[in-house]
This record gives sequence, structure tokens and C-alpha cells, in this order.
Amino acid sequence: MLEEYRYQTRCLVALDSIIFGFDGDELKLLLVRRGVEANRETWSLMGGWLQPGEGLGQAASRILYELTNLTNIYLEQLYSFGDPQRDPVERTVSIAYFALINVADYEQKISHTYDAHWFSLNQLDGLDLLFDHKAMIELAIEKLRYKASQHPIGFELLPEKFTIPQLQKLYEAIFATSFDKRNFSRKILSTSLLVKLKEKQKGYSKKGAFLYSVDTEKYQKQFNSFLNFIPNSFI
Amino acid sequence: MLEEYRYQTRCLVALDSIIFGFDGDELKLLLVRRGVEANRETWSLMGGWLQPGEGLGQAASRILYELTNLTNIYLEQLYSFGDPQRDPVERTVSIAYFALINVADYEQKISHTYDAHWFSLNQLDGLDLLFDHKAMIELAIEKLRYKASQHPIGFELLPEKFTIPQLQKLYEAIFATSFDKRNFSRKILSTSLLVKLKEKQKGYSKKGAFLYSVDTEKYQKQFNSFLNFIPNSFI
DNA sequence: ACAAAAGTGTTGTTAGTACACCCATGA
DNA sequence: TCATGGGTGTACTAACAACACTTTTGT
Repeated sequence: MLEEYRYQTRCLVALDSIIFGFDGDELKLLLVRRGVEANRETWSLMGGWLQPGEGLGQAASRILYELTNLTNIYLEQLYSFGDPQRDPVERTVSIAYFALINVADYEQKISHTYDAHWFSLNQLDGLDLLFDHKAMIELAIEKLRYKASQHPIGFELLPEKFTIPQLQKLYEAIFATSFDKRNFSRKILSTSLLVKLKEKQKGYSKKGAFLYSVDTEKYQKQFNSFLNFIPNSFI
Repeated sequence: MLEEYRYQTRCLVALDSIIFGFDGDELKLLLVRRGVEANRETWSLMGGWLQPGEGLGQAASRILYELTNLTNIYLEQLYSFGDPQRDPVERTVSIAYFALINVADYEQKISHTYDAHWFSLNQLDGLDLLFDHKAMIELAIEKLRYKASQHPIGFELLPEKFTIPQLQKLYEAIFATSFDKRNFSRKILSTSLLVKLKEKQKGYSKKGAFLYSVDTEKYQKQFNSFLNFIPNSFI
């Protein structure tokens, strides 16, 4: 090994994932209570160690799978946390990832071996979380809001067929505010990313609301080309 | 030490900093050619190892200082790179930071012990860079553009007193495009973040251009409150 | 028949875009 | 006097914000 490398200190590297979910009404967060030696009773994000030969996102996915049984969740890197005191046992750098899922889609699949549990965002205030996980969550909420303000990212949090009022509820949950429904539906439909279906959702309201699905082809095209929206949005 | 920690693999953690500079005309990038054993002749970002007891940003600042003598540069975390093969000598996770500085302000201070050198962005194409540093730079450019499209971040790249045409050149360099000067100055002045000074810049043009400075108080206020721009920008 | 949620249109205001001429000065 | 870059105004268009009534249907 090269001299230059030989005398460097190696350091624990952890991955922590923040999983947001929407149940049709509230925005939720998936936490686990792990059966590990330290902090046995503390709720925490889905976390684990980086293994040799593993990519970062790959490790985050594996850990999420091991703790909850969830697979094929698109995880996005959020931020790296490296305060020397963040883990009192030993200095650890943690790389945080986050994802958005639809609670209903995954309810059956989530294993409860490690006591995984959905918390609504307001429940968090009273809760004590491991290490700096609260700061991670706050940053993730900020990023989620930012992303939702740019992309119609919310689609990923809904079932394949959904109604405009459902989508509005989701955005209202993300931004903790309320929108005018006329302006909301106009704005959403003006993207022409939604396809109106013949069916109506029944049961929730007396009248029933039309179901829509995402035109995935258009959606891909539009949001894989970032370039077109940058220059003139500022100047 | 806890069992849970004892058997984990520790890993090298590096910090790499991407330093953008503006010289009044072009957007540049600071690279070094380090006298290290491996890759002696390759240009690279300002990189080094995380030491015990150091925060991540703190380490990035120290490394930047050691390689260039620059201090008091605000570094912002960009992304973490952890491909198992990214460093062929040993598996290393690298956390990338970036910063924007005004070339003229720091020209005297930059030490050239390690052969630090400004490259204009177009020069990069032909250049071979260490490891995945090219990908880091590309991501940093993307982020810089995004930030500039939201905030008037460009102010940090200019001297304390600057002219509107200088600012326009900077934005044109960042976005690799050109803007209508009437619309540009209207847009910039409409933020009322600039204070018009009595003095003119002479020498560059025959007529001379009025100098402006940033109203730092307003600037702080406006861009520390993110919340107000989110909801209605989407809905 | 009535309660509860769905759906829809108009108007005023604001921000964005495209475009062309005169001004001040040094050489 | 002329070449160079600095500075400004207007008219058109598109997006946004505020606002209230009618429709459907289950009970």
C-alpha cells in the first residue's frame, strides 16, 4: 500500500434512510426500534453500516431491505453528517438518503421484525430520536418541499389511480398549508401530465371524484430535461 | 466497545473541494497538481483525508488551507461519492464541498506550493482529472446554476463594488448563455438588493459604468427565509 | 330535502419577453 | 468624429391570485 494511505485513520461509515409515506391524509415517516445493544428503546431511522465493496446507495437499499423487507425503493442522497460527537460510541460519518412511498402500496410488505412503525410528522415533536436523526429529518422535509415545488414529485406518493382532491391533500400535507382548489386543479391539469380516466372513485364522497393516472412518458421527458427551466427563471 | 461496532469495517474518508472563481470574464476552477506518490502528474480537486475529531466542513476547510493557503472560504456540502472502485488504491468515500470566490480577491493569497492553478471551464474537456473528479465538477456546476437561478448568489463572486454589466457577465458565464441587458438590469434592480453608488468604474469602457454594492441586511433577511417562496411557486 | 364533497370561469394584477435608440467619453 | 460600451422605455403576452356558485348523490 502507498505510504500516503498507510497512516490514515479509517472511520465507520453509516447509511441512514428517511422514508416518507402518504396515507391519503397525512404525511408520515417510517421509524424502527432496533434490537441493538445501545439505545435499545430509542426510535431511529433505518440505519446500518457500509460494507466493503458496496456502493453508498446500494448499502442504503440493502439496509432498508434488512430492516423492513422493502425493495425497489428509489433512494435519493440527502446529505452527509459527520460531527465527531454525533455517535457517542465511536466516531461515525453517516450518509443520509431519503425516499417517498405510498403507505398503502407497501403496508403488507413491511416486515415488523424490527418494530417498524409509521409516525405522522406532528407526532415527532414529543419523540426522542437516536443521535442527530431529528436534524436529518428536518433537512429531508426541507428537501421534500423544495422538490415538490419544482416537480410534481407527489405522484410517487399516490396510488396509480388517484383523484385531484387526493393530490391536493398530499401537497397540502407536504407544505402544511391549504390551496384554492380551482387554482390547484387548473395548475395541475395545465401540465397535461395527468390522464383523466372514465372511472370515478366512490365511497369517500357522495358525488365521487374522477380518477386520473400519470402520463409516465410525458413525465419522464419533461423532468429529465432540467436545462430548459433554469436560465429564464432567474433572468 | 460494543459488539455491534467492533466487527465493522472502517473506511477511508476523504474531502474534495471544488472552488469556482470569476475573474470578471470567465468562470474558473481551481485545481492542484500534488506531489504525492500516486498520480503525480494528474490535476485534481483540493482533496485530503478526514482526521479524528474533525467535522466534515472543518476538514474540507483545513485541506483547502493546506493546499492553497486560502482561509475563511464558505464551503457548502455538495454530495458524497462512494463507488467502491473510485480510488484504485483503497476503497475511499469522498465527500465533496464547493465554494465560489472572486479570483482577484484571493490571487495574492493563494500559495503555489502545490501548483494550484485556475482553469477556465472549457479547458477542462481536454484535461485528465484524478478519479471521479470530473463527475464531481459536473455536479457542482449543476448545483451552482441551480443556486444562481434561485438566489442572487453571484454577488459572492464579485468585488464589493461592481457594475451591472459585470454582474451580467457573471450570470452569462454561469449559464453559458447571454441575456438582454435591459431585462437583466430591470430584474436585478427590482430585487432592490443593490445600492447605487455615486462612483463610476472607469477604465474598462469609455463612458464608465455606475458601481453598486449589495444591501447586505436586506440580502440576509430575504434569503434566510426560504419558506415564503415555496408554496406559491408550485401551486 | 339536505349535507358533503366535486367541479368549474372570470377578472384584475403581476411578471416576463422582445425589441432599438441615445448617451458619454477616450482615442 | 467615431468607436465602444452604458443606460433606458414600451407594448405584448402569459402566469398567478382571488373569488362563489352549481352539480351529484347517499342518507
